[in-house]
Amino acid sequence: MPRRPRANAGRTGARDGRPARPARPATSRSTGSVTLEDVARIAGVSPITVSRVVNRPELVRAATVEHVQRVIARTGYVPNLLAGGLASRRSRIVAAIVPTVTNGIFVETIQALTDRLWDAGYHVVLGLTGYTAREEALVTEILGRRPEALFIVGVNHSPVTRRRILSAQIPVVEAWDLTETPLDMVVGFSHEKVGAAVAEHLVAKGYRRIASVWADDARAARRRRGFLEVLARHGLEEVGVSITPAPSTQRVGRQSMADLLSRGVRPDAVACSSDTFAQGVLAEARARGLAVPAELAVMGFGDLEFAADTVPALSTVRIDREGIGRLAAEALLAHLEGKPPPRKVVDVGFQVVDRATT
Amino acid sequence: MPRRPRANAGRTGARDGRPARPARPATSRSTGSVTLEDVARIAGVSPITVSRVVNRPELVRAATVEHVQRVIARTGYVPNLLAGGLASRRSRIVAAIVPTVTNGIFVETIQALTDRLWDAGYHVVLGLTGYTAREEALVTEILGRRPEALFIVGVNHSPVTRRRILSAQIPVVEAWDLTETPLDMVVGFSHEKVGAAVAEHLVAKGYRRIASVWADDARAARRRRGFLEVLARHGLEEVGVSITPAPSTQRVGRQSMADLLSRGVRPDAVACSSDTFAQGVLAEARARGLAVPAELAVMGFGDLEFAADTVPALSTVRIDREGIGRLAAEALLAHLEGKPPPRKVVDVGFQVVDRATT
DNA sequence: CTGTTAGCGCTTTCAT
DNA sequence: ATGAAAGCGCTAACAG
Repeated sequence: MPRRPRANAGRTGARDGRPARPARPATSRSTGSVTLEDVARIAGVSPITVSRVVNRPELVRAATVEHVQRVIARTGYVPNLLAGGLASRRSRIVAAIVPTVTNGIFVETIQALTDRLWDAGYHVVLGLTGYTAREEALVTEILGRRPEALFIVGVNHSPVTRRRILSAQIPVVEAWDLTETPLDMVVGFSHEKVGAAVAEHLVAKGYRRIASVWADDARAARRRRGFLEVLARHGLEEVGVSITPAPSTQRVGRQSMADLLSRGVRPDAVACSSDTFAQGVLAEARARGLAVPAELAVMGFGDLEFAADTVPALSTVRIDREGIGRLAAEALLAHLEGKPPPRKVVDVGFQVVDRATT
Repeated sequence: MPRRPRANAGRTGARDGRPARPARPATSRSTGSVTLEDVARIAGVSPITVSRVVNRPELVRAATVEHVQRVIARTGYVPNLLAGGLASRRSRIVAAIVPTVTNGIFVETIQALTDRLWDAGYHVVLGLTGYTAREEALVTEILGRRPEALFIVGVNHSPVTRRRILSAQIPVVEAWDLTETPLDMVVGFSHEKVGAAVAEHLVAKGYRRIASVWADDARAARRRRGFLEVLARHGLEEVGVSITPAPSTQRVGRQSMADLLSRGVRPDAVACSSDTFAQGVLAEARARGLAVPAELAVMGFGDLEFAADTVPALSTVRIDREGIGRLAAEALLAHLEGKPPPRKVVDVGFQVVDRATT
């Protein structure tokens, strides 16, 4: 390909000596980073053509596309998505608001969501609330990025948060729970039912002296409610309970169990608000020489990977964590692409996994 | 406070009947979302004053601040960070590029990074490469958001990626590894040394028939190199090895162990590239009735929480995962605030945790 | 298929 | 302490 000695050499339909481009302020001040306009000038086309080559190449003649792309490659041009988003009102951002990533329970969900949305051309901006009251500030900040959609764990939001989210007018998925009053779409499961199922399971197995160990978070509390209701229905009540501030760690779980025992509680089964806690309980049981499940049955929640083969005595509740992320992504994308999503509310359910007998 | 009947009633230093504001195109078209200009008009001040109230209230008279804030609250104004970022060239975004969140090894790092940066007013945009060749595209896309800093796991980047990152001219932390040729700053540890330490440890314990189980990723390969070197120095070689594609799962780890055994390999110790693999190996050992560590020692890597109390026979290598995130955040922030960070390269080291004898 | 014009919503710079 | 003007880098909408 011949060198093009001057910018506008025989392309772009320039009919005569008309100057190639409005010639921007001579010296390139500012960031130093290559702009679309730089590329346009060097390629001898208009800025909008470069824009099209980047975003909608099918609208541009193949030869032009190729030529411009060459210039892009040579200059190392990286489109400024801030500017693009502002102009087009399409940020290509999806916000995801999640309590934490460290307890492992949400990571497959995040990964699935991120992967699926990335494939569709969206970036996920993660907001971590840390189980605290940070949600409100976080939501506001993150909505400032003008995300095109929002994924949020939980269904209990402050009035201010609800209002802010609603006024953003974007598709929303509330996940990991169910509600009668969704902001928009919901992908989750019933925590009351989980709690109830755990209690039913233990009672059906013949346990009667049931204790429990919980983290103090809203969804765990709802599981506990379901749990207690079922116990009551069977004429039982907890023989002991420990509730500690989130987040759950194995250490705290173990300590909780130790506390129960030192208080004289002698359960034949312990239900825990997480697998992490359950592991702590198992550790304490082992330390005390309690056979599991012969002398003490332990149930967790979440079915994290470690809960499987290596801890064969730990029963738990399996959630399709990856599925929640995938379904949420699909619901959001459907909305974004104008197709109304098939269902507003998806109950992904759960599954009690009994490893005490298998 | 008295109602203000008209926009510019006696504030903003208007000296005469000068019209309050250039009156934007009458009807508010577009997004529907409240803009800074809307707030300004309602509050009877100029847009820049609203901007200052939001970003630098100390430059504005207290009464004005209060008044404008009231209007902001009433209208539910959420500043458009895309526009702000474009105008100010300060996106307040930090990009974090990480292989995955699902294997648990990086989550504390991400959490610490995110927490620390959030407190300093930055959002973290997470890019998940998935251990694939997606890094290049990811880096380009994410640099399009004009992050003010970059956190990236690993030190081996393609030339294109290196060039792109460098031309972004922002502070960079490469993490989770060390290198002689950093892009900018480094917070990590030596994988060769980890591998060497694992081998030394096993040899010192008297093991001689050492097998290993690895995921096929670049850093694991470097650990293996260190591992093999030390074995060789002691006149040993692996009695069996399994290398499988990332990501690591317990199932694959277990299968790898089963394969080794069925190939007739009879190790007295197995080194694994991750705790997850190690757990799979433990599960298979248990299934075969092999006492751990009496008949078979197992070493993992990472010291994930599950590796602790509940799996007392699993030795491992502890990394200060949270510390890496925190140190990286601090290094980036120091750079962003103009203070040169104390050190360009931080070796956080590691710690061999022996649970076979404790 | 390509270009022109006019902003997107905010902040900078320089006045006042 | 507050404001006016001029963009940031890009794309929508319309021409041609």
